[in-house]
Amino acid sequence: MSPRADAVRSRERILDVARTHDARALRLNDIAREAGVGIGTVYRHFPTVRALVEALSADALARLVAAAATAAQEPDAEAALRGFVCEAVALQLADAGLEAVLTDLEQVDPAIHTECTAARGRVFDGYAAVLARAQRDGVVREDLTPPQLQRLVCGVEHAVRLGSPDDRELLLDILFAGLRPAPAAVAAL
Amino acid sequence: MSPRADAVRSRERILDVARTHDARALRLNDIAREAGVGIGTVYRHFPTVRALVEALSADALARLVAAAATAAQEPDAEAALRGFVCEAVALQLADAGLEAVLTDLEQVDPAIHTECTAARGRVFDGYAAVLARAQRDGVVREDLTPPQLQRLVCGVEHAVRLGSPDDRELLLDILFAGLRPAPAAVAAL
Amino acid sequence: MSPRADAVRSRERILDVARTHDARALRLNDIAREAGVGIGTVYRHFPTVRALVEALSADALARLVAAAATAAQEPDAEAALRGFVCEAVALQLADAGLEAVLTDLEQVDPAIHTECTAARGRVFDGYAAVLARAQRDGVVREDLTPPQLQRLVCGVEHAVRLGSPDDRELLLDILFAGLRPAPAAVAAL
Amino acid sequence: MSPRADAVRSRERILDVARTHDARALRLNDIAREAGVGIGTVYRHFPTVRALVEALSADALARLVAAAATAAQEPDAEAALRGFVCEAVALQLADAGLEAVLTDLEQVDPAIHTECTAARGRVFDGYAAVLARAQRDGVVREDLTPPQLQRLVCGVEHAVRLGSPDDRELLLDILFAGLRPAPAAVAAL
DNA sequence: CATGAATGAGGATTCATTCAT
DNA sequence: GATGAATGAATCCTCATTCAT
Repeated sequence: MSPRADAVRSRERILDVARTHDARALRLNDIAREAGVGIGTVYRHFPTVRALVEALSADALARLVAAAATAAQEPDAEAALRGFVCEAVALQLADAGLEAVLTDLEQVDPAIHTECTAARGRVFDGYAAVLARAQRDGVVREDLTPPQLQRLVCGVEHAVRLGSPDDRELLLDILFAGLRPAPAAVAAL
Repeated sequence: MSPRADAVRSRERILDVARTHDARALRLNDIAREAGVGIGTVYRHFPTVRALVEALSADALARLVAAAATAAQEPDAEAALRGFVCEAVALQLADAGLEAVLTDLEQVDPAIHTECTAARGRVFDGYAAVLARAQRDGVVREDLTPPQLQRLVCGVEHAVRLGSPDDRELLLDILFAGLRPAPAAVAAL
Repeated sequence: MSPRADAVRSRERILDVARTHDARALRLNDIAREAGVGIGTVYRHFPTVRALVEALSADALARLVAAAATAAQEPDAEAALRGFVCEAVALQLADAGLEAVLTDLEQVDPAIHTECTAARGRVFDGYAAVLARAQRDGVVREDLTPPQLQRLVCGVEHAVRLGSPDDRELLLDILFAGLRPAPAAVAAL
Repeated sequence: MSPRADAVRSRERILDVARTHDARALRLNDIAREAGVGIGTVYRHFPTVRALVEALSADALARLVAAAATAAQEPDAEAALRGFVCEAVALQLADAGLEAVLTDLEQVDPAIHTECTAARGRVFDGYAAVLARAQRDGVVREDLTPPQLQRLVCGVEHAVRLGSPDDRELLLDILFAGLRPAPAAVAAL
């Protein structure tokens, strides 16, 4: 069981190098060369590019799952929603591959259940949970589904990415303001 | 001056074929083959992929410029903003290359002024105009710049693209709600 | 006969533009574009690249023919040789295509006699004449043929071209020194 | 470490095939096809055409370096010069790419030091050494620099290449005669 | 005659993937 | 397991040449 040492080191080196590249344009050969391992080794650890992308995002994905758990603990529904969504945007901005891991399911074999699949499910559930609570509390408009919220997070990520990271706070603020029930409802109070 | 007939037909055929491809992954050779023209013909008409993308989006871009003009005519500032932003999202969704034409300036030679450059400038100005009016009228938060608004439009486009076209209306509604001045200001009334 | 005016102007423009290019790497399309004429026009005037190269070198070639005539007039055989060879090197350095016109006969149809063919012949004769006189006078070694002398001129051109134009004089001096009859012959006097 | 067998064989096959082509007009695709290897294999071994040219000339270049060493051993300065220059011309004639390897430094990254760079330097030094000794002994004119001598060798190569290999001896003889100090100096003795 | 659109073979280069060692 | 050589399809792009107008 000790011969694993090389393998672990190779894997780490590959991931370290890959992190210095654009997660949306990974060239396996380049990564192998820069990591000082054979291309075959890269394929052994990551049979597909997708597998590598998922591995790269594993950490960020785990944090997102954790954020969902944290949000579930938060007593205030609105705070829970904000905390979770903010964290999601932050993580997706920090990890360019995370969005694909969460939303691009085309290259995922539905027959295979990986840790990633499970985590993705928990993130989905996290969105559903924080949204449902917020809607129950009347702080978020009723006509919004969890997948739509998740895509809005991707939209904010995209908008920030097109401009400057400094835009993040403002755009999130706009998103949260936009999520509130329609003014008509407010006026009705 | 009549020998242009062939050229025009070739150009149209190329554009027609290109329209059936993903504007963000154009393969010149495939397009040439499918269009039944030589690869050289494609290059004659469109020296770079960017040139082809711009040609493909020319119509949508022109409509966006027109929308800016229409918005300028609209007496109500909020209606002007909504009309322009809705049209922008609709056009960008209908034309997958339009976002790149508007935001990806890296592959644009700043020394060369094309019709596209001018149109892009007018769209920028359109955003600035509708936003300024809306802010002056107090219907949109002060702390938002025209480029940020434009990127928000791209964010909505992205979110809709990740899901279903049916999401468009809802997400736009959320965007507009989010653009309003902070509730604090409303409360202050 | 006046409709020739356009043709003459086109021809001149093409030649003018071509002169700004490397005579050993002419791109017809580029030249046509830069000259503001259609590529077809270039082909009408110069059916082959070789034809264009010959046209470009026509002037230099004529001067070389003239130099041969001048040399024939020169009473002193050694002066005649030096004058002619110096001029040949100078002209070939100034006109990068001249060497090919003189030495690369592969792309010349032997059945067609052009002005260029005739001029080339006169240059050959010029070499033969100056060399024979110099040899008769004993100022150049006997064992050297006219074609060899002509190729030596190309060799000097090549050596100068690899370095600096400033080398020309020195290298020619070395050539002339080398052409003299072997020292043994001198010692025999 | 044995899997190198295939690689070595491929490399050899590529070089063997390339040797049958004009070293100044190598088509990588043709070579790959003729060698029966994939085009990628050619690129793996020779990332650039220049790299292939250098590999093709490696042997000749090594011999030239050896000739420089031999010349350094030769007690007689004139014999040393003649031996080295004759060998240089012979090697450059036998290997059409050698001249480019020695003189065309444009496509060489000055930051990268290869074996070829080193060898080229030793050849330069060889020219400098044999020339200096010959000049010190008064058998070669003082006003000639090592680079000029090297270019004269290229000039002779060029002249021979334009005609027949049989010209080599005569042209070299003329070169050596031309290198001697001016007759005036001789007369002064 | 002039034009320039169209052609398409040709050559360079990249990169995901396989497979022998 | 690890390696990295080999593969070759794919793509880009150029340019000499033809031909319809």
